Parts: sequence; structure tokens; C-alpha cells
Amino acid sequence: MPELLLFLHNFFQTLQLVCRMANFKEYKTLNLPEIDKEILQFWETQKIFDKSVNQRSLDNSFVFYEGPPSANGKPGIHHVMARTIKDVFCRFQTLKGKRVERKGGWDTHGLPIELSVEKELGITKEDIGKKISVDDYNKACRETVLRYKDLWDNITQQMGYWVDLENPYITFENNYIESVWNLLKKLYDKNLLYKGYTIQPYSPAAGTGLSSHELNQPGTYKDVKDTTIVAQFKMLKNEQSAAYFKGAEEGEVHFLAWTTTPWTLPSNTALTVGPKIDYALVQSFNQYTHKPIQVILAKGLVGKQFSGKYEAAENQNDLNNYQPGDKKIPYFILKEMKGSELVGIKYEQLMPFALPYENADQAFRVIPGDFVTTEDGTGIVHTAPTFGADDAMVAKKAGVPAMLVLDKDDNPVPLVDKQGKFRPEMGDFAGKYVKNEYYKNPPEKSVDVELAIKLKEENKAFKVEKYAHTYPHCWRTDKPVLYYPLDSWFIRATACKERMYELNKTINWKPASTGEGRFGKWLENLQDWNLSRSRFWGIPLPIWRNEDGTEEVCIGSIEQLQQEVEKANAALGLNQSVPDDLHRPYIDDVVLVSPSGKEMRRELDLIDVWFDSGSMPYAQWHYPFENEEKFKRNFPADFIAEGVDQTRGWFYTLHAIATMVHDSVAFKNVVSNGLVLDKDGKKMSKRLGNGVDPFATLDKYGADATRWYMISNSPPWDNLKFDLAGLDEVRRKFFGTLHNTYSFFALYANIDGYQYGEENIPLEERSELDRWVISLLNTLVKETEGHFADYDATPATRKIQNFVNDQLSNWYVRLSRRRFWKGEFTKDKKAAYQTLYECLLTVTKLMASVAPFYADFLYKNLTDKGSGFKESVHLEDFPEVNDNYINKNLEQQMDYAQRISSLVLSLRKKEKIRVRQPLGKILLPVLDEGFKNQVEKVKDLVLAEVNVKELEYITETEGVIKKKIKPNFRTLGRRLGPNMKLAAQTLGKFGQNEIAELEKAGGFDLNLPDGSVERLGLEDVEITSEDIPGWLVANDGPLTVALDVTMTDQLLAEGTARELINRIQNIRKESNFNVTDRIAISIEKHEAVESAVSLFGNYICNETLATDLQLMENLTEGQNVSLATDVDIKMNVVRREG
RNA sequence: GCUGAUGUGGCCAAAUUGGUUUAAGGCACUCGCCUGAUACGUGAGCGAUUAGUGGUUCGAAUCCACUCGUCAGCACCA
Repeated sequence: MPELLLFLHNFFQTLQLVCRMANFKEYKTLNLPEIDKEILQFWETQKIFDKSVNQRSLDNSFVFYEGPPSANGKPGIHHVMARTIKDVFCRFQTLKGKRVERKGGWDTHGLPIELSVEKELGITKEDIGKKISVDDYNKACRETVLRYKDLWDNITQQMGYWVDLENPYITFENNYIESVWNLLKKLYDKNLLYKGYTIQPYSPAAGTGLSSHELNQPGTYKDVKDTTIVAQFKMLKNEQSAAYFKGAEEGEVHFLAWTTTPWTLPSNTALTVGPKIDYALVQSFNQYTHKPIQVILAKGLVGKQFSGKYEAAENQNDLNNYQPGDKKIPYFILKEMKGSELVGIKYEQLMPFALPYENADQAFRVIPGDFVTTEDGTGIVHTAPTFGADDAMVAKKAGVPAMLVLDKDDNPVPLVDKQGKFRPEMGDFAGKYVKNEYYKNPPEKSVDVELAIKLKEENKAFKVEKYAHTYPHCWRTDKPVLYYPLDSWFIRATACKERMYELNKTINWKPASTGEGRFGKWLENLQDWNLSRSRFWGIPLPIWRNEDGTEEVCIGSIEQLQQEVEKANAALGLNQSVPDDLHRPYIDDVVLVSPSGKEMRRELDLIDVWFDSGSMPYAQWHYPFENEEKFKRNFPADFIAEGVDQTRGWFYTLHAIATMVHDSVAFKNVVSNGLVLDKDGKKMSKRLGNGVDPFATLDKYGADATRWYMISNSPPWDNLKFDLAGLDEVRRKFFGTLHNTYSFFALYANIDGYQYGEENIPLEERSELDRWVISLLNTLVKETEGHFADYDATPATRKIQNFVNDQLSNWYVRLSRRRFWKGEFTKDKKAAYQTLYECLLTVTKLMASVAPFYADFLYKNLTDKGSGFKESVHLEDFPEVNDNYINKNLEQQMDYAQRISSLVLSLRKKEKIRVRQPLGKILLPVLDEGFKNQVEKVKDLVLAEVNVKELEYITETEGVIKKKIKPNFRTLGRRLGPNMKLAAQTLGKFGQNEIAELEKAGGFDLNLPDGSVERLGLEDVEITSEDIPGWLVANDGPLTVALDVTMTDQLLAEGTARELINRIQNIRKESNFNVTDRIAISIEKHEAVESAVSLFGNYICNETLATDLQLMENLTEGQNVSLATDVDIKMNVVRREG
């Protein structure tokens, strides 16, 4: 009886017994979402997360920081991505024995929350304090912040993200705020906090400054046409500038400077030139007044500015012929100079409406600036420090004052007020809006146009024209934004720039380019951190000042505030107390007293919400007021991960605060993941409707398939093109195959009553196949551990997948099947079980961090009835590598077997010979003994796999192998260098004889062009077999296989017999016979089957459990069967009773 | 505009960091295979001047320069 049927026989005999003693649960289908639910419940009831953390010792921590999401918005699929990465490495470290506490957190402040509240209440910022009290407004914010907390909790749970949501830090809580205040106080004490006047985007129409975030809303930059002026600034004569006045008509020389915002011209206090730029002194005539002029501008822009009416003159004398009204105006370059030569020259104020209230003598001169380009304009930049950030910067550096005048309260203010109107100092222009858009009924001529006319009349305008460019607009009012100086509190980040840069070098960035590039460059060009936000819902700046700003106090704790309040109460006769809620408006009511006895009120600003989140390492523990030990144990973080968009957000704020306050990094390793795009690579957006619902995805595909897909598809720092088809593939290919492999194991293990815990059969007593797969397994463990430890999970998942699919399932199990069928529980069978079991069990641990649900499911199925196991795979230790088990030789052997099989199958396919047809032999050219020995060990596997009778080695002595030779580039390249080409050519021309000679001599002398001789040894060349003339041959790299397709009668008959068996078995199955039923077979007499029946009758009967097989003429009953093309026969199969 | 990443068959993607793997593998496609744990499986096949151009080198998908495309960040300033 063939093995299979024997096995089936046993199977049914023992079925009942088996059912009772089944150790391993069997499943019909794989339902990942179902498994998710089951495992989720298990984790919850058994508190597996807690156990996984608490079973590890406190002094072996791996510190992770959770970047707090805002629960004000719904979670998206990209959050699943980011959190998968966090989870993977935290789980991995847990398996490696680390204690990984993960405190969750919520970001609760900030603009998005204010916006959504305003939208819901149907109000705008202006209404706050009017239509709605600040008090009510803040209450509404507080209620909104955790609006979607449930959804977040759900996604967290459903995706299997382990984070402590029981005790999260929440940024609006007083404890959190107190810690933040403490940090601010420390910065204040280090003199790193100051109030400054800077140029910020400001919307006069809305009366508020705008953050860069607001300015980057879609649609804020619009194309506009503005009146632009190239103005003439009259140079003053002194020692330095005297040279430029030689021969100047009327003794006037002008600088030309261009502006797209003429309304800033009255505020001009400097002209900026590029020190390295070449400038030219040009003689010509003004096109509006026709007066002779001599002007200075960048040499490279002369042609651009002197275009249209202007025409280059041959020589200076041509200029004398010019008459006003001539069509062409001549110009001539008199002199050239470097920008650096111009620096320091003074000029006459262009529009003398006012003077800076301080250091006016330092104004109106030429200063250097690196930002000056010669792309457009004149290469000389009109500089109004009150209305340009660059302007303010270079002016400050050069000691040039800004155009600030004193208002009626003696406060310095710019010439434009906060409504966007010119101040009274501006004479005829006073009270006019600087942008026509600010008027309800705009006048015909804008301020820009009027200024242009005025300058033209005064011979101060060189050119006036319309210019199209993009300009930022307030996203709320749609009106243009002004760059306007505002009072703000700053953190002097620039003071710690170098230290931040140094510390950053010690951080392991994934990918490295983000750390060096995006983050490194950012640190190099670091600006002071503008902390101020004039908003309502956020952490209030804890600084109180007296009215003139001469006295101030920075509060660093509630206790200090308490003391100050008491002091103030005593001094001022008040009865205040520290408010229960540290937010506005309550905190604004607190009045403190200065050392000199004056009232101090809080600076009304809130702080940037980014400071909130950057404070989390300290504030999450309410440090330093509590938990000092805990904080010390958890600082800095070993690992954080967020999207790249956090580079200048959270990553920076963490780094900055840690550097400035603790002179330390905040994190040692950071993974910044890319965006999640739709399958076509487009950004997901509500507008396009191409977003992927994370809940629906998890419901349908399960968390593991989603996570596995995200990690394995591409390195997380590349953008991920999220395609549901990919999820499906992962589910089918990886999880499906793994599940089937387990099912196979469970099926037979239960039948045999296999149980783990039996004595392990020593590896050396197991078969080649077993030792091979164990070797691969150990290699896999080694490699995956390396990848995970290096925060690079993608190759780990790919290797696990390859192992499971191609090696374990499709090779080991397939080739081992017969061992599992065998009736008796032999040692070999036991070895097979143990091997497969060990592979599966190890795989659960390797995959557990990426696919926590299925891994645990499988682990539990494998270990349920065993002893000495953990409750969950997540309480396990990562597998240890056993280097002794790794046998590269064995891996090589099996690789040969797989490739030879594949080559033979490919040849069969080409010749259209099906595998069922046995063939005589395979010829394998052997170039060295080692190869032969390796193949010999897997010979039987190969022959069985490809249904060939024998494998014959042919060696060179037989002279039938056609060989190919090529140089070993790796060894030779370094030695030969430029002569490499010669070597390749020479070897390329080698015929069979030359190759044979080289082999015999063990080398070859290569004559080099310089007359010297280089000896090439055998290790310097690669000789492969290429062909066996007269045979059917296929190659795969160095492997060559020939197949003997000669068909003997014997082989043909056997092939036909196997075809017959196949058809008979089909009939058995169609007829619903029991697998143990005996049958009788009648076959219509046909010459195609005669020899098969006569030679292999017994074989056919054995395989089909037939007791009788006859060839009959004129068979009347039975069915028609197609045996081969053109061979149709009739066959009758009947069940034998009894 | 500036900076950075990226560009490999229709699609997703490898390539030990410069040493010809025949430029891997998968999906899709074509042609096979249901007695065998998997047809949500499996075998074979088709399909690529590695975006383009130039350079460095004995040797380039890999390094350099430029161009083009995609994405992101930073600007929009006279």
C-alpha cells in the first residue's frame, strides 16, 4: 500500500482518538480581524501590556517619548503609520529585555483648537471679549480639545499600539503648565528670555499678527500687480564718495534702489549692497524730468534698468547731443566699483517726513548685506527696518536705526499705525491706508501711486512701473499682509546654536539625511525663537511687568506665584488668590507688586504651543515638583519617532529645550517617517476625497496586515504610496502562507499526538533538510535582530517573509511531507515535527513587534498545552542565535538544489514535457569536486522534485563541456587598474583550449603594454560551464544543467501510467468513493495505454487501490477521458463491494 | 526662487555602498498544474540602454556636474 493511503488509513482509524487529544487548534480559514478581536480581549483581560513592561527591571530601561497628538482632529491612516513605527521598536526592545514605559499624552492647546471653536460658535477673534467672554471661550476650548479622544483610543487599541492611556500627560493641566513655567523661569534666569521688537507678518484688517503656520495656509499667496519704484537716493559728498562726483552735472550722484512697496520709502533708513557685487556709475538723463543724472547700480543690472527708451552710448560725448524729447536716451558707464567700496557712504533722506527718534545720525547710509542679489531690481536694496525682517537684521548689525517715531505716550512706533494707516507725521499722506485693499471705498489713486507721482516731480524716481508678483494675504480677511514690527518675547536660541549643533551630531537620525540636512541646516541658520502668541487658549507667559517695563518678575512655580500674590496683597491692599485654572482670563487678573512697590501686570502673550510639546520630558512627570527619580530614569529618550514634518516642530523644540536647560540631547535615536500618499502618489486630502479611513482598513484587513504592509513595503522615511491591493497581497501571501504552514503542522501533530517538551533530538541527528532550515532560521534571527536594533524594520520584515514563504513553506514543508505521513512515530518523524515547530515558534517571536496580533495568536496556538511557555509572545525574550547551527555549506547546497530544480522545470516547460512524465537523466557539468560533493547530498531531493531517474556528473575530462571564462573584477581590478580592460579582452577571446591550458597550468601570464608580466592565478578568474553541445541546456549564473529528453518505451509507459492514475483518482473523487474503497478498472483497449498497463499495471493498482485492471475491446460503460492530445479513451471505474 | 530627498519593466520595489547576480523579488500579464498543507495555492515564461546628458574610473544603477520630472521643507525679500 502506498504511503499516502497507508497514512489515510491510519488517519481514519485514529480520528476519534485524535479529536480528544488534539493539542493544536485547527482552523478552516484565516480571519485576521477576528483574530485581532480575540487577542485584544486576551491582552486586556490578562493585562499583557502591563506585564510586558513590569516584568522587566527598572534599571534596564529603554526610554520612549510619545509625541502628543491633538485629539481635536480625527485620526488618519498616517497616524497608523507613525504609531506603527513607534510600537515596533518599543515592542522589540521589550523582547530584548528592556523595560519600556510608554506614557501617552495629549496636545491640547493651539490655533486649530481655537479655530474649530470659533467655527462652531460662529464667531471670529474680534468677538472674543465682546460677544463671548474669554472665560466662556476658554471653556469651549477645553471641551473641544478631547472631542475625538474616543476615536483616538479606539484606533490606538485596534491597531495594537501599546501606550499607557490610563495616565497620559495633558498639556492644559495645571501641573503640566507649572512644569512649563519652571522651564521658562530657568531660561529667564539664564538670560535666555527677552522681549524684542521684530518684524512679523501682520494683518491690519484683522488687527493681529500671523504665525508662519497661518501664512502657509493654502491660497494665502496671491498674484498681485503692484506699483514699483526705482528711486534715486542722492549721495552725499565726503572724502569717501568724492571720486564719484568727478564731472557730475549739478554735483549730483544717485543710488538706484527698487521697491515693490513704495509706502515703505518714507521709512527708509539705509541702502544695502552686496559687498562682492560689482557696481557701476552710469551717466544718463532722467526719463521723467530729462535732467542729467549720474546713478549707481549693480553692473549686471545696467542693461535691465536702462532698457526701453535707453540706449548705450559709444562714448561720453554722445551724451552732450541729447535733447529732452529725443526718442532715445543715451547712457554711458563712467566707472565701476565693488559693493564694499560703497559701504559707509551717506545719502540724503529720500522723503524727509520724520527722523528716527534715536541715533538719527546713524541713518541714511550704505550698509552691506549678504542677501542682496542681482536677479532683479538694481542690486541696491531699499532698507526699511520697520517693515522687513531682512532689513531689520542688516540694519541692526550695521547700527542703523529703524524709522520709529514717538507717539503721544512717548512710545516708539513706525510711520504706519496698527490699522495700516500713515501716522500724522506723514503730512498729506497722514491717515491714508498704505494698501488700497484696506478701504471700504478705495480712492482712485493708491498711496503707492501718489508717492510715485511725488517722487517723479522731485526728480527722485528713476522708473515707475507695474510689477506682477506673489504677495501674502491674510487667510481670514483676504487682505494683504504687512510686515510689521511687533513686541514679542523671544528665547535666545541663537546663544546655544553651536551647542545644539554639536549635540545634534550625537543623535542617530533615521534617515541620516534629515538630521544632517534638514535639521542640521536649520540649526546652522537658527533664529531666536519667537515665543509670543497673542491668543487665548494656551499656556500664559508667566512674566509680570510694571507699566514702563523697568521691573519684571518671571514666575517659575505655583508656590512662587502664591508668595508673590501674598506680597502684592499686602503691599497693594488686595485680596487675590492664585486662580484654580492657570489659563486666561483668570491669570490675567493677578496683579503682582514690584520691588519698588509698583503694580505689575502679566504680559498678555501666550507661549507658542510648540514649547508645550517640547517640554514633555519634564512636564509629563510634573518635574521638578514631583517624580525626580522617574524623570532622571527617563531622560533623555532612547527613541522617538514622528513624521518629517516634526523636524522643525517637536524634534526641534525637544532638542532646543534640552540643550538650553539641561545641556543634553532629549533623544538619542529618532526615526522620522515620510508622508502617506494615496496609491498614485498624491497627497491625501479631504478635497480630493482620496483619504483612507483607518478604521475601515483595520476592520477589513486587520491590524497586522496593515502594519506589516506599511513596514515592509518601503523604508518608513520614504513616502508610502498606500495601496489597499498591497494590503491584500500581504494578507494572502505572508499571513495566508504562514497560517497554512501552521495548519499543516497542527493537522499532523494532532494525528500523531505530537507534543512539545519531548526530548529534543540533537541537531546532528536530524536530516539534512532539518539542519538546513534550522541554519536558515538562525541566520534569520541574527539578521532581523540587527535590523531591528538599527531601527530599520523594513529589511527585517522582508527577510522574515522570504523565510516563511519561500524556504519554510514552499521548500521545507513541501519536501518533508512524506515524513509527516509515515505511519510510525519514528525518530525522523519526530525530528521533522521538532524542526517545523521550532521554526514556527521562532518566527512568532521575530514577527511579534510588527504583527503583534497574529504572532501572539500563533504563539498561543503553539504553546497552549505546553509547559514552560509564557502567557504571551510579548512576554517572551527575543530568540538567541546559535551560531553553531548556522551552516553556510548546507545553505549553499540547498540553494543549488532549488536552482537546479528550477532549471530542469524550465527545460521541461520549454520542451512541453509535463512533470508527470519521468525522464532519464540530468547532466550536470562539474568544475570542481566541492560542487559535486554538495550536489550529491541533495541529489535525491532534486530527482524527486523534477521526476528524473538519475543525475550524471560530467567532468572536464570527458571534454564535452563548453566553458566560459571571465576575470574576477574584484580581485584583479585593484591590482591591474587601467590594464583591467586588457585582461578582460584577452580572457574574452579565450577558446576551450586556452581555458584548459590555463586550468592545467594553474594560471596565466598576462603581458602588459609596459612589457611587464602579470600572473593571473585561478582565483583571479571565474570559469563556468556554458554549454554542453548537443544537449538541452539551461543556465543560472554559474550553474548549468542539461536534460536528457530521450524518451524510452519504458519511460513513456511509466508516464502514461501516471496519467492513467491521475484520471482514475479524479474519477474516484468525482464518484465520492471513500479513500479506502477498493475498485475495479476497465480501460478501453488503445495502443497508447497497452504498454503502460502491461508494464505498470501493479503500480497503477497500488496507487489507486484497484483490485482489478483490465483492457477491454468495445467498452460500453464508463466515461470518456482525454489522456493526451489526440488520445481519448473510455474508462470504467467501479467500486468493489466488501 | 533656495535647500533637501527621490526617479530602476505597466505597478510596488532589491542590489553587501564602485567589482558586470544574466539589474533580485513581488503584483499584473501569458502559458501550465486540482489524489497530495495551501487555487487566497503552485510551476514556467514575457517584460528595463537603471529619467536624460556629460564627466570621473580599468569598471557606474551606485560618485560628480548639469537638465527634466515628482515630493517635501524654507522663502517670496528689495
